[in-house]
Amino acid sequence: MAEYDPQAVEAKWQKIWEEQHAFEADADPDRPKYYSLEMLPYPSGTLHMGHMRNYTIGDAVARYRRMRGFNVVHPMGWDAFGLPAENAAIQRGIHPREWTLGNVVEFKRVCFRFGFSYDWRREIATCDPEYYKWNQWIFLRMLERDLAYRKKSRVNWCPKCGTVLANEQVVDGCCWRHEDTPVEAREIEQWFFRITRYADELLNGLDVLGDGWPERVITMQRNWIGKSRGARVRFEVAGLTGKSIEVFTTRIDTIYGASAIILAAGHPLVQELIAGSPNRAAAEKQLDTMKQTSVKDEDVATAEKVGFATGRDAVNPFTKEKLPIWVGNFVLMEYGTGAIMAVPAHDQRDFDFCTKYRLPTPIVIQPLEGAPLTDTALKQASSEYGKLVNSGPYTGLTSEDAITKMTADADAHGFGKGETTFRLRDWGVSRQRYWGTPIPVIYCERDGMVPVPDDQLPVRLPEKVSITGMGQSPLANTAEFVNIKCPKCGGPGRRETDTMDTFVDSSWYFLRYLDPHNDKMPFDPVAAGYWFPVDQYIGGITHAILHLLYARFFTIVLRDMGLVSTGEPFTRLFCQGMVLKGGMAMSKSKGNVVGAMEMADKYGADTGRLYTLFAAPPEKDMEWSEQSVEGCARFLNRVFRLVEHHGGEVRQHAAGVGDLAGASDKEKILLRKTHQTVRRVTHDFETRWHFNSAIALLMELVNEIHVQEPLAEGARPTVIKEVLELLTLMLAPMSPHIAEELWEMLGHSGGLIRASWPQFRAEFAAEEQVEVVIQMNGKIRGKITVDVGLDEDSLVARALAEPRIKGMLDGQKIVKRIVVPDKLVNLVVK
RNA sequence: GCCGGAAUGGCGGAACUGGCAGACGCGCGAGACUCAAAAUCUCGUGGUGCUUAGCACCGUGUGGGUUCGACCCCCUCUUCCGGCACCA
Repeated sequence: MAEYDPQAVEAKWQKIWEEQHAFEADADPDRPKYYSLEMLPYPSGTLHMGHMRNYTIGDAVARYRRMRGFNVVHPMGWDAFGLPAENAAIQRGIHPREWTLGNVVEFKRVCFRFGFSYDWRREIATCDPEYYKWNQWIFLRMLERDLAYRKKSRVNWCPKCGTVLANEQVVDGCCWRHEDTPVEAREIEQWFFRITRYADELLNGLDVLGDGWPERVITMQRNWIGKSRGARVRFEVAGLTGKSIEVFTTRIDTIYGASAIILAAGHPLVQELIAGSPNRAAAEKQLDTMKQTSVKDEDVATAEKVGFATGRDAVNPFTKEKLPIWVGNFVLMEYGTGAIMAVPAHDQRDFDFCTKYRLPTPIVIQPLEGAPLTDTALKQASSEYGKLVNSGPYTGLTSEDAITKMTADADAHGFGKGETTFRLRDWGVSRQRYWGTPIPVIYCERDGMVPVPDDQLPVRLPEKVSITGMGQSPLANTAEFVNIKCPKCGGPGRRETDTMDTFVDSSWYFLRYLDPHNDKMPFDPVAAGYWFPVDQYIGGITHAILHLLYARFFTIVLRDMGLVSTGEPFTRLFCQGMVLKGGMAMSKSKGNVVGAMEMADKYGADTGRLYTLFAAPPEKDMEWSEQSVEGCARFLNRVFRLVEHHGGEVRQHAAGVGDLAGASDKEKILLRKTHQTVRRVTHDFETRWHFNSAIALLMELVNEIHVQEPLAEGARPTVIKEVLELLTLMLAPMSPHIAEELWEMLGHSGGLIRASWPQFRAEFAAEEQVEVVIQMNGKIRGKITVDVGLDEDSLVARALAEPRIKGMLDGQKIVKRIVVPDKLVNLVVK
């Protein structure tokens, strides 16, 4: 008898799939299409099972959809630009390209070893000039549409390295290579994409995605875009005629409680306000200190609030009272107007700041219910809506009414108006680094900024550069790259030396897959039109905001250019959890990885895949357990032996029986369990991709078959064959190699890859009897077995007839009865 | 700090729409097979108590609430995880 040898079985079928071009898919308008996609991986060094989870889930999805009759496109490629390749270059002296492409070779080898069903003809790498050429092309179209522009913006700067640092390179506010050197904020001119133009559309689109996207991702995106309605209010600066400060507030109803105006350090008026101050020197020093911080939002938000008074006052347009103007580190230039009115009693951040600097905290809103607030007892801000007090003519109004009325009054008097703002900021795409797409513009002394003409694309990265991580960016140091004739006048020009954020690469790659070799356009709208949009997108929850928002933005822009017909790229989104070991995410740096190749060599790819899907529902984090892997290997062995044992006797028979007439009890039990399994597994796949419970159901089915052994006594070969075939088919999306082998053992020669998903038959799955629970006051007091579909009255009668229930009811009165047919009877007694 | 999640036996997890908590797997215990081992197979396995063929009570992070009935809904708190715009 043959043993199950995963290595041999897997190599055999991988070769056959390759020879048959089994996963290559071409547009076919006569067939329903399905675009199954996993998030573009960054090809880092060692591949571990944490990486494999995403692709295992995606492959099961793709294989299942193929079995359901869809024309499935399932591509794979590489997010090949980025910081780690430059770090490798610095540390090991390897060129980033060499390091990256080496990783790609290894990554692909693992993909083959795991039997992932990719159409490799569509493979792309973002560092390939044939790919990034189209990044540049899209950038130029953005420029034409005023969607790309330059402005000054803050970056992290390490004075010792003399270079810009990524947020990741800032550790505890200091440079990662100089742990004693605090990072400074520096302003430099950078390129931005005007994503805010589409803020409303990106927000509204979320409503449409509600069916196919996880609720939490929709919520996070909605909060990220952060639409808020409020008012812009102008405060005159006392003693500086014609100068005023505008603030944005969502709580104009609290304006009588304002005790200061606070500006961001970068606010354009700051210098003018401190100009005449006797404390000017001290103020300048404070401003410098505020610059000694990283530009990470997280660092800004957790930093202790500090500030200083400018010495000037602003006039509250409602009360005509003077309010001191301060500068505070917690006010962001990027949001609203870069200035706020501080209402300490009703905003926690204002409260923290004002109590620290002993500014008054007047109460102007009282809660609608509960104890009223008192000045002396105020321990924290109360930001709830309520009723206005001490607010002049508005006293007595509710917050809602006051917001409407005060906004209208501000408008009527000309010092304010209603306004909607977004938290969303424009997307900074400039990077002062080598390993990325060069931004295709040239600066000419005469003509200024000149776009590189389309026919000169791609602007290629120079090969010979020195990458040190110190000083200005490698491209800026490469004279042959920088010095270029102006395309307009032919005079001396300088190339832009910034490269693009790698998020640009991953914002449209899913379209390039659909027409990967086009050298005239990023993709042909007709070729892409058949497959687009992506039907199922799968990736980590870590990408819930940035990548998914940028990809949606790009798709809207491409739609407006007429290249695609929809603005939403991903109809359905699935976010898988992380793989943990020892409670931490698997990562090489933490030394807790389980290597993908090691896994395949020791247990086989099918076992690795099965375990990855079995250990937890795919959207949750899973803890890796080597012992549980053994359990999955045992299960596959068990199935193999089962089919091996019966294969010979059933292979020449056709599977299935027409109906249950004449079926033995054993046959009925087997067919019932099998078809119930088909129904439930199909349901798990269709609704939420719960492979873990689907696998548990297959295990139950195998257990049931074992209970019914020996099958030769009491079950016809056609029935046995049907049971084993359906089991094999259901296993195929998850452990495809062994499924192919079993399919062959059952007498098929065509290859399971072309087989259909099994059809569930209700008449086979139907139960004849069910167990119904009898409760008294919600506690279980007995169980009865009854025919399916028994009516309520009969159920109660049966329950009352139970001797045990009868005894317990003695002397008590039934006040209510609740009946759930086929499930339970609950008697409420007194 | 802000936004979003999660918490169920010794472990991973199951429980569809508010209706038998612990499916399935791991681990552990007992047994069969074997000279022996591995593999395989069978049985048992949340806790406590008792008058132990069974029965009762407790039990889904904390404390409260709604309900005939709550892992599930509402409020509170705790801990852990993800994101925070230059990691990808």
